[in-house]
This record gives sequence, C-alpha cells and structure tokens, in this order.
Amino acid sequence: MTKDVLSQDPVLIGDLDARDHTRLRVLQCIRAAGEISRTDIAKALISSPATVTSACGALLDAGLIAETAAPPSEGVQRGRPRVMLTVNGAVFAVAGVKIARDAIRLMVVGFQGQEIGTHVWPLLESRMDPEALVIEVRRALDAACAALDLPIERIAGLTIGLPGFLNADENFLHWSSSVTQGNVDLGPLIAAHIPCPTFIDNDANLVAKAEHLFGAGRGFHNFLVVTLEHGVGMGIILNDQLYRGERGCGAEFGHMKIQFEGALCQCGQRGCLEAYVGDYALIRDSGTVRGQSEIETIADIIAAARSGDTLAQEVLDRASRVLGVALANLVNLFDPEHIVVARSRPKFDQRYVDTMMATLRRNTVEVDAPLPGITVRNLDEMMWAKGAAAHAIERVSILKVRGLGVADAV
Amino acid sequence: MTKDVLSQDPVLIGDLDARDHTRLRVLQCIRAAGEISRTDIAKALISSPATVTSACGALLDAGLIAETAAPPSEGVQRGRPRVMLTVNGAVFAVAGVKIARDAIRLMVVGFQGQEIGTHVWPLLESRMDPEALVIEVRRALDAACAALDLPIERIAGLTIGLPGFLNADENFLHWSSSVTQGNVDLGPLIAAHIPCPTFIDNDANLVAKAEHLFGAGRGFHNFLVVTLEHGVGMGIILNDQLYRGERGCGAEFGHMKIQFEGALCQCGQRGCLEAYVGDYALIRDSGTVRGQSEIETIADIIAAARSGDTLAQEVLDRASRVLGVALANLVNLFDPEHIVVARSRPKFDQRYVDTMMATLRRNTVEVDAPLPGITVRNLDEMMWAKGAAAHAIERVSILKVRGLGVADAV
DNA sequence: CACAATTATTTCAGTCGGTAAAATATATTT
DNA sequence: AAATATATTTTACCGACTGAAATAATTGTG
Repeated sequence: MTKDVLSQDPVLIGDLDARDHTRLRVLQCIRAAGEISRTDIAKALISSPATVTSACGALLDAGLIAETAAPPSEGVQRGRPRVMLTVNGAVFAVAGVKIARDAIRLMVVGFQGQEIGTHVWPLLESRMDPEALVIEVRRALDAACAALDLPIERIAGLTIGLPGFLNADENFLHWSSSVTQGNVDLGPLIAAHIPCPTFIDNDANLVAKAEHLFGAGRGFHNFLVVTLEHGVGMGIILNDQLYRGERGCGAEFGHMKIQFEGALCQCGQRGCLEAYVGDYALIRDSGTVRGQSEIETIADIIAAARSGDTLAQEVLDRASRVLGVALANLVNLFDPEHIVVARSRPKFDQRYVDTMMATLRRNTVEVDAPLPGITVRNLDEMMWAKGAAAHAIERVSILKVRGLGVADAV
Repeated sequence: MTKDVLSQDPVLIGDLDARDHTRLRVLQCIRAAGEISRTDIAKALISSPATVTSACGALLDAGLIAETAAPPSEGVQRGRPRVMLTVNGAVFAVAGVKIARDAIRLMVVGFQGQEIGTHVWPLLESRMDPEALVIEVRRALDAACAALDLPIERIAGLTIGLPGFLNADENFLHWSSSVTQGNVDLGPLIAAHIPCPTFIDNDANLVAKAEHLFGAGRGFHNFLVVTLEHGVGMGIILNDQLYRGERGCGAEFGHMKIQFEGALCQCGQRGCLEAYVGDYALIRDSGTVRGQSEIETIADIIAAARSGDTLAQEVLDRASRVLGVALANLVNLFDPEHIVVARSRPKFDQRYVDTMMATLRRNTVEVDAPLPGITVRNLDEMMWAKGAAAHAIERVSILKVRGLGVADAV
C-alpha cells in the first residue's frame, strides 16, 4: 500500500538463521506492505524475481502467507495482473504485554499484525515478586483469551514489556520498578507458567519498536523515542535495530544530568532530567511554590496554568525549556533522523511544545542540514502493548521461518 | 600473536563489494594478527580452511600478502608446520594526515600497518580557504616523502582528518574550524592536487578508529573515545563501526549541556561542557579569580595547583567533577563497554582523575554489572595521524581487494 | 631408516543461494 | 486474432562455502 513502507530495510535479527534470512526478509516485507506482489517484493528487497518466487513458494507451502484473490485495480492495467500476497493473519496470534503500575495491558494481534483485541488486567500491587508477576501475566493472558474467545493454544508467542534493566536475549531481569526482587532469571518461571515462547524487553524499547514499525518512526534508520510518563525513558534505534547497550542499561535519558549538582532525583542523584520534568517533579515544584493544598496531579497543574495561574505556567514553562535542552543534547550526540516524544500523560498546551522546540533549536549545534524532525504525540496506553506485540511477531516469525525449504520437494 | 586480536570482528565496510568480502576479511585478519597461519585464520573467522586457502590464493597472486619463511617455533611441534602469512607491507604505503591549528601532522605507514615515518608541516595560518588547505596537504605530503626518501607514487591512499562536520562518504565538508569557507565539495580540489585516492573524516572519529585498532579500545564492540584538546570531541564506535549520525554532525560531546542556562561557550550557547572543561574555560576561570596577570596556559594552572595554589586547584577540581558528570551521561545513554578519555594537553595529576571517576560513579545509574572501563591516557599528537592512516589502509584495502579472483586461472 | 602419528593445507565433489535469460501466463489494446 | 505489455516461473549456470578425502611436511619410534 504505502510505498515508503516498502523501501524500509527489513529487520534482520541474526539469531541462528543461515539461509532462512531471505524468507524472513520476504515475510517481513509482505507484512510491512500489507499486500504486495512478488514483483514489488523483488524491487523492495533489491533482489531478483526468481529468488522471491522461491522464497514465496516455501512460505506458501508452510501456510504463512497466502495469495489474495482480488488484484487491486488501480485504473486500467495491461499485462498479466499481479498476484497479491498477504501474511496469513489467521495462522497464529501473538500477544504483547505491558506491565504498568496499576494494570497489565495486553494486546493480541494476528500474524499479519492486525489487532485482534486488547485487555486490561488490573493489578492490586504495583510491585510483586517475580513469580507472582509471571502468574499475573498468565492470568491476564487467560482472561484476554476468554474475553476474545480465543483458545490459548492459538497464542504462538508473547512479549512482556516492563520498565527497568534486563537482558532481553536471556530473559534475565536485573532490576525493575515493578518487581520486588532483582537479578532473576525469568526463564524458568516463564517456562513453568506460560505455555508459549515468551520474550521480555524494556518497555521504552518496545515503544520505540512500535513507533518504528507503525508510528512516526516508520522508514527511519536512526531515530529515538523519548517517553514522558511518571519517569522519562528512551528507546534508541540505530541502523534499523534496537540499540541496547552493553549491559542492557543504556538509554537512561531520564537520568541524564542537565544541571550540575542540581535538583535531587528519585534515584538519589542530582540534576537528573527526571527531577525537572517528571510528573513528581512538577508536582513538587508547584507544591513548593504555593503550599501543598490544591495541586495534586499533573492535570491540576495544566488546568491551573490554562486558567491563568502564572506560577503553574512558570512550572510548565521551565520544564519545557529543560526538556528542550535535554533533547538538544540528544541531537548533538546522536544526530538522529527523527525523534518522537511520546507522552502518556494529559496533553500540554501547544505553547509548551513551542517553548521546548525553541529551546531545542537554540541549543543545537548549527549545521546547514536541517534539524531532525521532532514529533510530539500523545501515547495511547496500548501503544506499549502494541510494541510488545510487534516484538513478539518478529520473534515468532523467526521461529516459524527457521528450517523451511527442507520439505519442499515432497 | 595476540589471541584477542584474532577474535576481534573484522571491519566490514559494505561499499560495493559482493564476494570480495571474504578476501577483505582475511586480509584484515592477517593484518590484525601480524603473522598467522591459514588454519588459524579459519578459526578466527569461523570459516572453513578450504575457503581460507582460496582467499589466500587470490591475495597471494595479487601480491598483497606473502608467506613468511620461518614458522614460529614454539617448542617442539609435531605434524606439518604451519605456513605463516603476513601482509606484504612493502607493496603500498598510505598516509594519514591530521590538520591541527599549528601544523599538519602526517604519518606514513606500510600496507601492513607498520609505521614508516612521520612528518610535521608547520602552518602559518590556523584557518585557510579549502584549496589552500588541500595544497598545503599536498606540500606536506611531498615534504614527508622527500624526508622519508619515498617516491610519492608509492602512496596508495591518504586520509585527511580535520575537526568539524563533514560527509566522509562524499568528501563534502560542511564546516570546519580549520577552513574559512563552509559547504565545500573537496572532491574536485583533491582530484586536482593530490595524486592518490584521498578520504576525509572527522578527527575525533579517526582517534576512535586508532584506539579501536591499536589502542585501549581493541576488542571492544561498543566504545567511546573522548578527546580533550582545545575543545572536547568524541568518536562513537557501535557494533565495531564508526557511528556518524545522520547528517555527519553527531558526537558533539563538547556541546552537551551540563548546566541549564550555564556558562557561555565559544559556540554561543550556554552550559556546554566545553565551557567548563575546555582549555580556554580553565584559563578564563583562573583569570577571573585572580586577574589576568600570571595564568596564561593550562600548564601554568597545573603548575600553580601543584605548588599549592588553592584557587588553581579549585578550578581543576571543578573541571574534573563536571567532566565526571558528563561522562556519566554518556554511560547512562550509551552503556558502552569502554570509554577512552584521551587528552593531548599536559598531564593532570592523578588526583583530578580520581575526582572525575568518583563523580562519574556517583552519577551513574546503578546496576549490578560493573561500570564500563575508563581509560584515561595522554594522547600522542601523532595518534590523530595514525588514526587517519588506519582509515586510509582500510579504504585502500577495499580498493585493492575489489575484483580479485577473476584473473585466477591464467 | 622405514613407518606411524600428527598437523597443515589443498583438492574434490557437492550443496545452496542467487541471478539472468528464456519461457510461460494472463491481461489489454488494436 | 495479433500485437503488446506485464507478472511469474523455469532453466541453466555461477560462485561462495563446506565436508571429506587426499596430499604435504614434519616429529617420534622401533
């Protein structure tokens, strides 16, 4: 459908695949395009039609893709009509799970990426021990399947997104604000309680993935996603791939110091960005200025500012400027193609976005080339789960593609 | 020789090479190892001996590598002795050039990477127009060749390192502090004045490359090099490759804001790291405190501090802390394996390094995993040119390897 | 010294992915 | 129906790689 999706480099995960790579690339290309002909796949992948034919053959045999009956009639066409291919969305479903403080949010999508349904499973505790958490995930999954009338066997994979530091390759959790205990190997717990291949990842990374695949990051090779929530997070995509750092604890944008020996942060350090623009920082600032009485939530502050309260305006204004400086630092360091600023909290007035952008521009090293684009957007709560689902699809695709082409000549 | 060099991933530059990749990898492996047998190459590259044999055949035919007579006798050995291979250092030479304010520094190395000689060509002006600069480079090259008794035809490639923003792939210079004019296509100028393939790159990138290949960064896949000079620069190596950003203006570590609306920087912005730890910042601070009279150079400040001057000590101390915070930001963002802090200016006392490290630790997000290693080292002025030479070797290797294996069966 | 043992390298035969070109399929236009 | 156009498949072939077998060059041994 959209041309730009096609030109997007396919995500290559170099797990253990040798010659299944091509098939995976083709599969991902078809999924990204929605519906596409073999010829166009060849163009998009800069490969020969013959190669595409054979790859599609294997995928077709395996039932992962299908030929759609109706060729799209864009006006009159000469020549043999193209046969459109789509991913067979019905074969598998996968689930994406986001662990939030108050609830587990879950999205089930088909193998094609199409949304099947969502589910919210409330949590009584915002922090749990690892096994309890895994069990809650299982319950949430069961509940979602029940609500969606989907047997759990149909779920071919699951990705859990949660805040904190972790090793995604080994399902090892170093630390998470949602989990009472650190340094847990989640592998055994998952194996014990969840009946399908399950992966974990940092939640900000998953938002980045979602934006890269479906959102404002589509088509960019190097881009950043900044998430403004209770805290401030970041996902880094370089070279079309998530950059995770060496120990799995990078992208800690919220704890970038933007003030030497500045305000105290939750983390115990001083001058962290979060201590200036995090929710609690804004609430604290407002409280300091006028006594604790009225201001209790971000929404309160925004409302006050809107109704002319200059103190509240000043608080938001300063936060916008600080954020602008911090984003400028990102631009100066990473020189990305694009940055998505995604906030899940109530919408600020445009005025503060303008302030942020002005500050950003003022603090960016000048080059002729234009600044990277910045998209500020409100983040649907489900975007996190969607990112997780996207991740799950990717991983499950690898699993399914592996070893095709052997049983061809049967 | 050294085992760790072997395991190092070879640098893959995906220029236009299709199947010459293997030969290039073998060549780089041999160069990295210094002297190595086919069998060990196969092990290092995780490839079959047969493949290595054929790749070496082509390289041997082309005269790029040679078999050395003497197999290394590590004690008694059974079986057929291995035939050691080395890069034929004599076939080509390449030159690395660093444009500094006061001089052009030049290093000539053989195709094996062995240093042939260095040369310093003084500059009268610290800024020149583009063509004048290229002509100076040519003169410096001629002078070096003359001094080293090397005909200029032997120089098979040249890399020019200079500060600023540029597009290395297209030899396009956006801006440089060494050049009076911005937005120049250096290609034609180079073609007109320099008689061999010539490449340009940001100087901090080249130091990063040098450290990656020869220095403290050897064997790391993700690491950073911070250069402290008149200004503060950075080179980023991710996934064994230089990360350049989208517009070629990333890694501007010196202009990371570490103080919201802080001290004024040369660049006109406020709160830049450079405005706190750059040479001129230290001199300015010292001058402010005590009148302009005595303090004129960094060496003066260091000397004063060493002789007990508490004001000078305070200046250095604060710079160390600021630098520690800035490095902490890098750790929090990139989570690299290692950081090299390279300073070309006079050596500071260990005390300030300790202060910097302590501040770094205090401002890093805590994880179980240990902090990335930090190497603080004085940077030989020639390291810049060495990095440039390393880059030139890499590029020339690609040129030379390309299209081998055709004239095999003659 | 002949021969066994050992290790390095090369040769050989075969696999596999990929491609260009030719063949085939299915339209539209005339 | 013929010409034309475009999509896809088939065919023939290339080239990189590999495992296994063959060959080479040593040392150790009776």
